[in-house]
Amino acid sequence: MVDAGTDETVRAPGQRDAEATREALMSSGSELYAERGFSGATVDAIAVRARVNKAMINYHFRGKQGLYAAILTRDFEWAVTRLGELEHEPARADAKLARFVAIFGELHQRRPGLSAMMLREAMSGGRGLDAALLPNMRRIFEAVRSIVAQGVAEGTFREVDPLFMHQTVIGCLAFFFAAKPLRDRMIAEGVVPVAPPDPREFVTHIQELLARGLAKE
Amino acid sequence: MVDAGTDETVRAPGQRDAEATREALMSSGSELYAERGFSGATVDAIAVRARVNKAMINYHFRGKQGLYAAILTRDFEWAVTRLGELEHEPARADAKLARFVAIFGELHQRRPGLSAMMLREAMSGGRGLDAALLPNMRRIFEAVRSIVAQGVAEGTFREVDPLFMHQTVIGCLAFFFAAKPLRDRMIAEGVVPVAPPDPREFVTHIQELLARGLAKE
DNA sequence: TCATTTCAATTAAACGTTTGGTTGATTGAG
DNA sequence: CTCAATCAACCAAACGTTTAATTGAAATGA
Repeated sequence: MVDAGTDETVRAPGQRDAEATREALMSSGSELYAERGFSGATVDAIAVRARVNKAMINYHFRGKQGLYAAILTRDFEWAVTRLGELEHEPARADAKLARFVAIFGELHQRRPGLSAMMLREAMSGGRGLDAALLPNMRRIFEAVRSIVAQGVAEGTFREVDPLFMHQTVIGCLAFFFAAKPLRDRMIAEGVVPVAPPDPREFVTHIQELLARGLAKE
Repeated sequence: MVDAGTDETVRAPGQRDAEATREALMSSGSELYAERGFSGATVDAIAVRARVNKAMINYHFRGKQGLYAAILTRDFEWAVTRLGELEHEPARADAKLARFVAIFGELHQRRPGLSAMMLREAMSGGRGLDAALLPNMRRIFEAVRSIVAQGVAEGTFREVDPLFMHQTVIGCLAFFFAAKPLRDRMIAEGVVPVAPPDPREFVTHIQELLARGLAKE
């Protein structure tokens, strides 16, 4: 299926495909919600970018808020599933931590808008978050906490605050992907004299930094 | 809680103090811009929280956008000034990096709304940023780049990508402070079984993590 | 096969609400 | 008195949502 979240296909006018319409709306919606925030993204702009009539947002998602929630729950589902797999694998703590970082890196690459939407939710106290999503956030914290505990027990990690580690890892990664618009602009305008970075290399960078930063001696 | 950076003084009705009005608006504005974003924060809400008539926003700041810009430039000024002091101090790279982290930690504690406003700007590509602010962003990057270069030259740092370090440090810190609303909520609701963290301890945590993560061998 | 029925999908227009900004009167300090 | 500061009321524009009408394709039936 191709289509990493975006359906670029232009439909011939008059043609109908409900699934394609929903997909186009979720894709353009996640782009605009990420870039401009919930209230900054107008339903008109979302519909125009999706090449769809704006009434379709209400028809398919029961309104602007419904589209927002649909995007968020879909993408969270994916992340928590992958995280569940990790939890039951037998591996050393340092390997698990690297995998954890890789999973979130992959998530943000697969769903380009998610990092910014997550950040905006974090800043607003989760005002637009479905209450059913909160337990998932606990799972993510629990994953970090258990990895850190395992590493300390194994004698490979120094003792660190699990909450701080959680905030550090999630924060670093989310920021890097969410800040892409400003970073790209500053690079393009020559404000910062570097080349556009490869996201996969950043993931590696974080993995190394954490491995060394947590190692006992 | 005493109000973090805000003028909580309630003026007797009918009393006039232009400076206090401006201050109250910038304070309540930065809170609401941080929490809800530029378009999510209504001028009515800002005025109500500042206990001021909403026409005062236009009178003192030429509108909603003017208030936003005034807050951002004021707080950036402070940060860049402190950063300039650091640059000319003679010290080892690891000490300078720790100072850099401390300065941003202090900045975010002094101006609680700034981290979230910065993050939102980063996500939107700096759409609401005064063009005069961009050079300042270069300065911040340059500070990190020169510290890293110095450390490598001194033989105390391993070789790392300066852009990645910049994004890591700024990202970690900004996220931690900006995500306070959701973190506090999850702690209060018992979703995450920990105590509310001390920001200063998080700054120390990042300092240690970076020192160990960058050390050569 | 082909006309007819049916209904999900789509559209343009309209609606009611919210928004940022303005105005003209009013207040109070110097 | 004078003028900066403040206020309630107002306005036009923008917004999300609703509505009524239309379309196209699949189902139905002879």
